[in-house]
Formats: sequence, structure tokens, C-alpha cells
Amino acid sequence: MSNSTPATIEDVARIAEVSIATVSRAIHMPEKVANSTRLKVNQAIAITGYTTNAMARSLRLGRSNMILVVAPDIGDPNFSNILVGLENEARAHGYGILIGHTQNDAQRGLEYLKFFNSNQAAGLILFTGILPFGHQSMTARLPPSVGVFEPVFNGGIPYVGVDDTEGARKAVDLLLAEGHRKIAFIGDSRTRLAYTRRRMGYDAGLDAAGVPPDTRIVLEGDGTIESGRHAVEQLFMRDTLPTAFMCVNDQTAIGVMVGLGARGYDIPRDFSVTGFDDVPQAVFISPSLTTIRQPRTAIGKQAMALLLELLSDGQPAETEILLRPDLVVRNSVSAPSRNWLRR
Amino acid sequence: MSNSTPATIEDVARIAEVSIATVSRAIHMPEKVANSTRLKVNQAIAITGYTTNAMARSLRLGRSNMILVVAPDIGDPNFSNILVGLENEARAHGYGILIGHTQNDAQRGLEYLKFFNSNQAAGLILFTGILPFGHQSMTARLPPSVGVFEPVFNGGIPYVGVDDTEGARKAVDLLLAEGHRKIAFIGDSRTRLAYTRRRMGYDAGLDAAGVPPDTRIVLEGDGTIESGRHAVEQLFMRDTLPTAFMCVNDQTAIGVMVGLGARGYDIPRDFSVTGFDDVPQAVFISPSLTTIRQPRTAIGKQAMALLLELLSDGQPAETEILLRPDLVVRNSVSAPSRNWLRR
DNA sequence: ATGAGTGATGTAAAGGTTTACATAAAGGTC
DNA sequence: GACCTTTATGTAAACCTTTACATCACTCAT
Repeated sequence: MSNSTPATIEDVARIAEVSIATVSRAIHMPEKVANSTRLKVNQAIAITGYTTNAMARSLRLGRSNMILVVAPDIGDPNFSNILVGLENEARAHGYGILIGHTQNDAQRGLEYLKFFNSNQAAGLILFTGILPFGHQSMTARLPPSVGVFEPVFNGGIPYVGVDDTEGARKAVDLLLAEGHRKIAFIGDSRTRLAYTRRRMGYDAGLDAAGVPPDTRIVLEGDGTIESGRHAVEQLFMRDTLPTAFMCVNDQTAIGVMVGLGARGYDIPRDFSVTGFDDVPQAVFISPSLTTIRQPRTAIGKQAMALLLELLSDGQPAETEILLRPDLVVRNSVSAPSRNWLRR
Repeated sequence: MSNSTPATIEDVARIAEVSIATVSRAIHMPEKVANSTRLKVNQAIAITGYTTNAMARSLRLGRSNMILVVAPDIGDPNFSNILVGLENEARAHGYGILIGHTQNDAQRGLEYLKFFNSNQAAGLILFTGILPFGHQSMTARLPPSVGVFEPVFNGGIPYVGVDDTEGARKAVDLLLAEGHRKIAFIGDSRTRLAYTRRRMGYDAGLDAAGVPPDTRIVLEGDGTIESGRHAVEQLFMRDTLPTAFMCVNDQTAIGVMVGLGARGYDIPRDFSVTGFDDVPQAVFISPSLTTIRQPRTAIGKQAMALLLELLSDGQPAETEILLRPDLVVRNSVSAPSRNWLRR
């Protein structure tokens, strides 16, 4: 019962008066064991409260049923919903999940890599655009892995995300439809594929509308709130003001709104702003943010499904799965009329 | 090198031309092995890329150096900073940490409990006010555990948090100092100790100022944004309006602000609002929220320190560690003058 | 030269599983 | 009744470590 040391398979075997092999079979291949014996074993398990020692099992089997999810920043507002999708799908297939937090520290990433040498985890879900393992990854074998949200830079790792170009196109089309012609694009780092792709949507939208591109109102940043605020300052300094700000993500958009608010402007009366991601806060800031929604739970589900496929087949079915992002219209966009007049 | 199966201690032993026992000693008790041999072993380890199999090690040792952190909701804005404190402290003592997500599902909690039967983790950090293990916890042995943020209801588990009463007192004192006399208290569930304690601070503050308590403006909820919004509606329906809202947490406060905003009121001109926690959003909503800061990183650090102590000594040094919460003054509080006139 | 002590290394058992193989009993066929 | 098949169970090896104990070769004191 409530013993000091957990029951082992031998305890169960002794009580059920069978061998440990039979106990193991009763658990994992119940059809291979006589009804009467199975009953005895189940009773013994109930009495002892036995649960198989996962370490011993993995050690013997050379595999585990845990999936490791590695994220550089657990506080990322996108993280938790994706996680739910990942978890539900994993559970449905008998896998459990563990979360590792690297804080963008390669050393920590490396520690988690050891998990795979020990068979403590069977597969890897990566939330980061680059492998978190530094150079060692070259010599070490990579476990079966799937990237989420953004492609993984330096490995041939399949990933699940959203069609960034299409999403960005939806945002720019909305702004164009409202009548905006001077639309700034506030990006993060040019090295990120998401940036490149969203920028492509922006460029294509302008082009289709016959609006000539204006690189003076295309800025880079680092995707943080602070970076959005900074972009606003830059544009005011240069005196090249747009009528709308299309931002590479919601954090940047929030920063832009804070920056404009600090200068006394009203959104959407004076300027329109769009984001990308639809983080939970997007509803609660004021005005609420018009943005592009990432179907997070679905992304998580797909990513896990892909990984499980990888684990059983060994071959990646496809190397990139892009889901459809939706435009979420809220209150940060309106027609630019008054702006036009003022300037 | 880049072999298909990870190197074992035997591979290292063969290359270094020693026994596996010597390899193990060279790693864990380097002073017990001759300099020359240690050198050979280290070279062999470098060649093979050997890393010890954590499962085999834990199986043999009957303990691991992983700490499991179980949280019901990883999206909780309080979570990630605490986690950083936990991680840093753990790492400094040679422990790694793993995160389990229960989504408030006892079944999932139970799965993580199996971790301890398998020695996959040595200790437990709990982010939830009740044990996530359902009734089984009665029969099963609990691993060494520490609660974070709120006391754990049904176990004699030590915990690290903040002095809720003192924090609440600071908030109510600020409001009183600004001249408010009709101060609503918007709580979550009466079953939560944090509620009780913050309420105590509220009551004590009013009492010290000679303001008679008015239960008509003390409401309960569930601590969500929606719940704050709902509280505002209730007060308007009953026509028992306060001049200030003191909220049990920031989520509720944000909800209150949204609710007041929706009715066209300006904060802090028409009503003052305070929160508790200082979640990251508190800075970015407008107006920015005056609230009580939880020293999150410090809480995490202390909790892990306590757990590590538990692991080595077996005895909890103290059963409750309360850190000092600080008032963070922002822009959601002002004097009530105009309100008074209007009503 | 002997014996005790010291230091470095090797041998083998143990930790809790799973499973190939061996064994045994029972059932079916002629 | 002898033989083959099927079904149920047991035996023992393997997974990779750590470490108590044994062994061996020294050094040093007597």
C-alpha cells in the first residue's frame, strides 16, 4: 500500500503467484494471457498500487513515450495555446509531453539534447527558428524533430506554421480597401523567414493595388513592444509619416500604438494599425487590435501529428505545413480621411 | 562520432583501455583515478561524444537530478518569471527542471506523479492551490514538494509566496490617502487563501482609517478578466457605486477597466482602480495599472532553494516563506473629487 | 625481508523492465 | 495412442550505470 518504496513488478508477481514475465504480458499484451491470470494480476496491481517504472522500461526498450517541447521563451503569449494543441494530440496517441525552457541559452539547449541519448524523450518540438544546440548539433544525431511557428534555420526539419504571405496580404488589402496609400511596414529581423514572407505579402498587396513601394516607411526592429515604439519615433524624426502601420507582429503593433498614444494621437482616427498573431492581449488593449490570427491550437495539433508520423515512419511526410491565417477585424483600423486633410 | 547509436560507457572504456568502473570513477570521482588514466578517459569521451545515460544512472542510483514543475496553466502571466527564478537556482545546484502542464485535469496530474515512482524527478514544485492528483494522493507517497505563489490546500507542503495582507494594505492605504472612502473590493473565490488574506488587508486598512465597511461593494468572482467586467455590471445594476475598485488581481482589474471603459467612463478621472500581481500587461493597458508587485524571480529562487534543502535534509526548514510585495504606482489612481460631485 | 598500509584498477552484482526462447499442458487428428 | 499444433507460462539475458569488494603493485617502517 502506502509503502516507503514503490512497488515493483516482482511484488505484483509474488502476490498474483505468477512470474514477472506474465505480469509484463498481462499489462502490455493482455490477449496473450489467460483470463483467470489476467484477473489475478490486475488485482495484485490494484493492491500494490504498482505503476511501471518508466526509466527501467525506456532503458530496456531503447525508447520512451515522452515528447520534449523546447521553447526559448515560455512567456511568449503565443506559446500556451499551441501547447494545448500539442498536448491533446500527444495524449491521444499515448505520448506525454515535457517542456524545456532554454532562455535562448545554447548551453541549456545542449542539456536537453542529452535527453535523447538517454531515451528520456522520443521526439522534439522546437519553438525556435534556430537549433538551440550550438555547434555540437553538427556531430550529434538529431532526434526526430518538428518546428512550430517558424521554420528551423539550420536543419532539414519539417515545420508547421501559417501562410505568412497570405496573412500579410489580407492585412494590407484591408488597409488599401479603407483607402490608405501610405502604409508603413514595421518588421523585425530580416534574417527571420516570417519577416521575409510577411514582407512579401505587403509588397504584393501594394503592387496589385498599383501603389508604388516607399522604402522610407519600411523599418526593421526586433519584434518587441519597445521596438514598435521606437519605429514610431524614427518616422516622426524623419518626417515621413504614413497613414497606417502594418506591423510584423502584435507586440510591435502594441508598441506602435503606445508610441502614437504618447504623442497624443488617437487610433484609429489619426492612424490605423494592424498586427499579426492575435495574442490574447489584442482584445484588451484600446483600441482593440485588428490583426491576423494564428490558429494556434490547430498548429500545435498538426505539429504533433507530424512528429508522431515521423516517429513511426521515420520519413517526414511533408516538409512544410502551412495553415490558413484569418483576418480579425477590431477597432484599430479606419479610413485615413482626416489624416489626409491634416497633412 | 556521428554514429547511429549513442556511445556507452563501454565504448569509452574500450578506447581508453580501462574498465568501465574506471571510466565511471574518472567522471564522478576524478580524484580517485590516476592523472594519466583520467587523461586517456577524457580523450576517449571526446572521441566518442559520450554522455551518460541519465535513465540508467537514475535507475541505478534510485534518484535523479531533475525537478518537476507542475502548473495548471502555463499561459498565466505570472508563470514565466517565476520559472526563471526556479531555473536559475536549480541549475546553480546541478539540477535541471522539467515543466508539466495539467490544464487543471487530475488525470494529467496523476501521470506526472508516476514520474516519482520512476525516479524521473526528485522533487516537485506546485503552482496550484490544490494537489493535482485527485484522491490517489492519499494512498501514494508524495515526493518532496514546495508550493509556489499560493499555499497548497490539502498537504502539509511548505510554500513560498508574498505577504498578501501587507500588499493589500498598501493598495487600500493609497486609495484612502487619495481621499477615497467608498472603495469596492472585487475578489475571486472565498476558498482561496490569497483572497482571504488580501481581504484582510482591505478590511484592516478601512478600519484603521475609520471607514465603516460596506459589504454591498464587496464582490466575489473567479479572478478572470471577464469576472472583473461582470463585477462592474453588478455594481451599476445595484446602483451602489464606489469611487475606487480595489481588485484581488490584475486580471480582474483589467476587466474592471474594460467594463468601465465600455460604459464611457475615464480612468482615473471618474474611477480609480488597483490590481495585484503586476503582470506584464499592467504597463501597456491604458491607463497603466497601479498595482502590487509580486517579486516573481525572487519567489522562484526561494522556492527552489527550499526544495533543494528539503531534498538534502528531508526536513522542511520552514513551512511558509512570505516575501514583501511592493506598491507600483502608475496611472489608474487619482483623487475622487469629481466623482463625489457628480453623485 | 616481512608485514602493513596505500593507491589504482578490475570484477561483478544490482536496479526494474521486456522478450526471445524453452517448457509444459492441453486440444485435435488420424 | 502417437503426433502435431496451439496456448499459457516461466527462465534468463539484455538495456547502461554505479559501487562494494577484491586484487594487485607499490612504499615504508620495522
